[in-house]
Amino acid sequence: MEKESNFAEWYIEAIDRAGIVDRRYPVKGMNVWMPYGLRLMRLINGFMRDEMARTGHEEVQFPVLVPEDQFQKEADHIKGFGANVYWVTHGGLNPLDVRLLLRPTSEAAMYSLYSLWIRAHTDLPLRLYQIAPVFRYETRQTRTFIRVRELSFFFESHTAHENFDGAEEQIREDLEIWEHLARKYALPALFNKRPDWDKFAGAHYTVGVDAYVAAPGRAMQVASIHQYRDNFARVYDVTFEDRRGERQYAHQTTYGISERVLGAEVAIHGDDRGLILPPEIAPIQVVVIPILAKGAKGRILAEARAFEGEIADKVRTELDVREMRPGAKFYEWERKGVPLRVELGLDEIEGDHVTLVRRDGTRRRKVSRADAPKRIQAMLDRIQRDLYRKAERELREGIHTIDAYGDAPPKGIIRAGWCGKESCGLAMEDKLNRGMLGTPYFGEEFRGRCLECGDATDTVAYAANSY
RNA sequence: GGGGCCGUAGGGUAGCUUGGUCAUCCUUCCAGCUUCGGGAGCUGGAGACUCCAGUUCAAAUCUGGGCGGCCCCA
Repeated sequence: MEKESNFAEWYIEAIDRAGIVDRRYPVKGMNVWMPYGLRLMRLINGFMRDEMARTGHEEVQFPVLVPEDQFQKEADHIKGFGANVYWVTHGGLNPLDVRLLLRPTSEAAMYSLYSLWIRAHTDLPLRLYQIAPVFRYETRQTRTFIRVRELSFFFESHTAHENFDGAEEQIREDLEIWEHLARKYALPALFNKRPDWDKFAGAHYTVGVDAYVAAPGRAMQVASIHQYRDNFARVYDVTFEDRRGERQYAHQTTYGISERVLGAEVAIHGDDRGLILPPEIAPIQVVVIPILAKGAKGRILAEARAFEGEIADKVRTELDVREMRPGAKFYEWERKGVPLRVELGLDEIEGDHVTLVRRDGTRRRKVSRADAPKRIQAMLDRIQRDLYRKAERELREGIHTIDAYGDAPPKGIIRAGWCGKESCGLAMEDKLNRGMLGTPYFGEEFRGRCLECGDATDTVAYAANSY
């Protein structure tokens, strides 16, 4: 299993061997979440819920089915999603008068209710989110977690504000939320304002949150944020009475994240032995493996149980008492990405210590039995930080600033001047053989020339192949 | 949208060109014994030719179609 030489195959194999999803479900692009994978996603989603709670959003749950007439209201939106929706055309044997579709995203489902819920400026801002499945009939090749037909865990936050600035403020908060999540997920990323030709269907503008997968040298969008202005409010009639008693359209934003995050975890942190999970999202943070020896089985087991019991209230643990040789267990837990392993056998008992092994390293270290619980927590914190830093370094080193096409390396993210003209941007995409990620949302100091036309510009653009 | 390729056990595969004995090997799974500091061993057992039709004495193998999957180009 070699990540560097054959990334695509490695990725699939790493997922299969970790037991996250079963890909054999007989519908293309739809996977079955197995217990370990579900625990992982619940931890990942838990941090989104924490962030939503911290920032005062509330959770809701809308139906999966959307009536066709609701969906048809926003022209650009249909253009973007029309070819990718699953239709429900019959109720039993009878054709439906109004066809229903499985939501590919929930604007159409939610905004008809938003127009009822929002009456006056006192109802704003309205900030709701849900984590629920959405369906997209993808015609391109599907890829587990990255491009699927059923997104099992689609986080989507939909906010409504009194005016454009209110929505802008929301977007800044969304990006700050990502910074928090990024620490938990160990997924540093760039915030790129997408070029107009690549924005979300119906949006005023889109910000992509782009992580970087070093092995294939490709970007991976792990979150998207959209400024709708009043585009959707006008078609779904989301209006309110302002302070002066005048009717106004609400300004809206959305924030979307999915199990792609898990795809990024696998792709970015994994190695030839399998997954490496950041401790924050690891269903099992510490696995305790007793090394049984003839004649001392009972004693070793009792000791391992006692030790696990001591740390179990502080970290998520698993005591592996199965009838397997230790080596086989090591490999298995490594495949599953468990960040820290404790080995406990006769050696440890006699020396009054335990042996700790980090998943993201190879060194074994002996730690005194008394200090071990505290040391374990410190090591988990350390692993979390180290994984973030490693990904951050890979991202930084993956960016190549160039001022001539000839300088573009075969892999990685390109950073270059862009005058902002669409014709130049498209030409750059073509000649770089990369998609435009866009321009940094918060801007960057830059003085240079447009890579295509040579005009002086103070704007940089990023381009990369992406997932 | 256009073109190409492929469906053999839970996973990975050989066999297919040139039809012919009990469909190969690895892994996995089950039972027992045994072993336990990096994928142990022994014995026994379980498990597959994508579906339909055709050609033929005989089809995993040839032909056609369905279904499913993969890749490349636009």
